[in-house]
Amino acid sequence: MIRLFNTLGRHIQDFEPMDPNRVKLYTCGPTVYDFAQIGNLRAFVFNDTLRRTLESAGYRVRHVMNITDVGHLSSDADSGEDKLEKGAKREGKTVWDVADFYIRAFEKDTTALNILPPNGYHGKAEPYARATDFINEQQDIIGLLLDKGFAYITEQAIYFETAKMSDYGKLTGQKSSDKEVAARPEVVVDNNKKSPQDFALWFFTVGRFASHSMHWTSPWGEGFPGWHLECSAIIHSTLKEPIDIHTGGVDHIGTHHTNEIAQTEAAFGTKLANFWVHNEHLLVQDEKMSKSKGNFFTLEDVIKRGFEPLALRLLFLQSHYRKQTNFRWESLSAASSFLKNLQAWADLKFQDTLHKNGSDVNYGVVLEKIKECLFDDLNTPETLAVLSQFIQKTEKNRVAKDNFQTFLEHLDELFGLDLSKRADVGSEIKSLINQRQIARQNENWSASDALRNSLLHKGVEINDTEQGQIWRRV
RNA sequence: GGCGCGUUGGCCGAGGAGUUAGGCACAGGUCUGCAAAACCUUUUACACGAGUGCGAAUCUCGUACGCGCCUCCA
Repeated sequence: MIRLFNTLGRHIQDFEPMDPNRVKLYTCGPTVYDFAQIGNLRAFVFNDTLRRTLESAGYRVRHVMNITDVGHLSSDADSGEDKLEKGAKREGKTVWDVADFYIRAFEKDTTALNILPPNGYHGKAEPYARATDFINEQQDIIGLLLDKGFAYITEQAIYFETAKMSDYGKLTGQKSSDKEVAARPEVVVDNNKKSPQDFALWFFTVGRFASHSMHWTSPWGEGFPGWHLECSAIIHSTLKEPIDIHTGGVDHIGTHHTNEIAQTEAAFGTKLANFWVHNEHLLVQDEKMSKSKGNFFTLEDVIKRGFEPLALRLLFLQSHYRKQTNFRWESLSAASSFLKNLQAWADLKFQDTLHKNGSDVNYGVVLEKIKECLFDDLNTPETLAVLSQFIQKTEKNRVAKDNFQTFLEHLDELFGLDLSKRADVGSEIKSLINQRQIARQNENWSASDALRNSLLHKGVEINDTEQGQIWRRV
């Protein structure tokens, strides 16, 4: 039984999908106006772990993720541009080019981190659902909401009337009357709104949005969709509400997800999602890492500093998804060493000398333990502790090759660390290793040391053990 | 103002009333032709104050500090 912390109700609950074999999973994807920063990537590693955990429990997971390629306003109060417009201006491209470019960049980053692509919907060029490919569906929802009296039209926009939903805001637990109006200074107030919490479903290309370059015709006038509608529309036309699990960052709880719930439940009269699972943020110097603060690092920065992308993945797995984590290069470096040690352990599969007494090791028990930890609200740090303890305990009596490789494959299914996919050293290295073995047998220490040095220069460290030489890449 | 999450050793981080987290780093030792690896050992912990318990890092209350959200965000 998988247990997950459900933001709706704020406690850990047993997870059971509506269909006992299938899970409908939806993830709020990125806004593609810039490179993903590693805090964003932490969110997607968390989603990936959730997906892998569900699959390991035997569920067939249908996973859909959107891409926001329109309509989120920037924080520049005077410019009135959205983030894509801003990115386009900065780079001298069209908004469409900007979106394309950063979608490709996002795919590259997530591939490098072994994040499985969503499998529940495939757009024209990527496995994500672009908001701009669902304009009609978004308009359909607006039509429904107008018909049912949940929306009203002003000169600037069509708004959702939050007062019409008796349980509006149930995800936050905060009373509407307690909310601070325009908590951020850059929030633009439209005096034609009935309530400050009413949110836009459709903006007309008038006033500050007159020159907005992404716009579509609609029965109510030329314009573009509001900030929250895309997810409701995409879920409706792909997975169909109600879904089992909806994920996203904690920053979405109060506004984006609250409004998604309101729209969907008002338009279709159906619950949107049974479970809401939110990840906490990555911090830098005790502040949230974010694009708008400019205090962020990208995967490119990580690679430039000489780290493997998977070291970052391992770092994320070492902390719990619901806890803020302070990013430090020092801790990435620690994770990188940890990964290298795991890789060296995995590389033992190419080295017969240590494989003896294999039948003593019960990989199944370890895997079950690891799964138990994952099923307990994705306790990835605990899984790694279990694995580390296991490795230490079995150091002296490693196992028969075939079982070992299968075990590594199972670990990769859960962790995505590519431990089962490692290549053997080349014939040149092997030859040097053999020569050194002969030199040692002949007690020719100077030749032996020279060969060890030579191998080290080629990136292979040799250690002498009771069972003979073992190598590891450095 | 409201809502939410935190404060664990040199760094990162689990756990969560009595018994080892784990990773990385550091020191000493064993082993070794020399190294290294491995193994063993040791040292630095649970923000502060009060309360409830036989017993509290773990529960309760309070205080301090930090982070996030309240129409940009993962």
